[in-house]
Amino acid sequence: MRQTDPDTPLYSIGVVERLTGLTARQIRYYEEVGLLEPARSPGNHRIYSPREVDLLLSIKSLTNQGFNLEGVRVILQQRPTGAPQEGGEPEPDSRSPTLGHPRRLSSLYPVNNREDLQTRLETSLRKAKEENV
DNA sequence: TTTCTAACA
DNA sequence: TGTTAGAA
Repeated sequence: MRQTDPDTPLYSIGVVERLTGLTARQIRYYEEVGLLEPARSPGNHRIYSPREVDLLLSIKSLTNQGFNLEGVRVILQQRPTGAPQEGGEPEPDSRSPTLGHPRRLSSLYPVNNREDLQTRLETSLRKAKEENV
């Protein structure tokens, strides 16, 4: 009965502010630069789905690690959120969050240690995910 | 009260 | 990014 669909729009921007620790200004700005596109209520208010909250947490994690929004965009394009990929994939390990394949983003990475970066990102994402449950 | 858009510091 | 103005 409980709605578990991660794509169902459920939260107002105010709720998302508390859930993510981001300001409404930041949340709207990330939308402006094309990082996400939340649903809208009849009154034009933004409504965020659990998946978008998760995405926002990923963005927060990445920016906190020194990525600018352009870098965040590139990374998220490689692997958005754990969205169900069309094609009929059974679902191996929905555990693995975002960043799965580091690539040659030399100038985008503020550090040389990609593995460490990836590890830190996955750790924070896993935590956020567990808390979100 | 909360959120929206637009715009300025 | 913060913050404000005026409108839903």
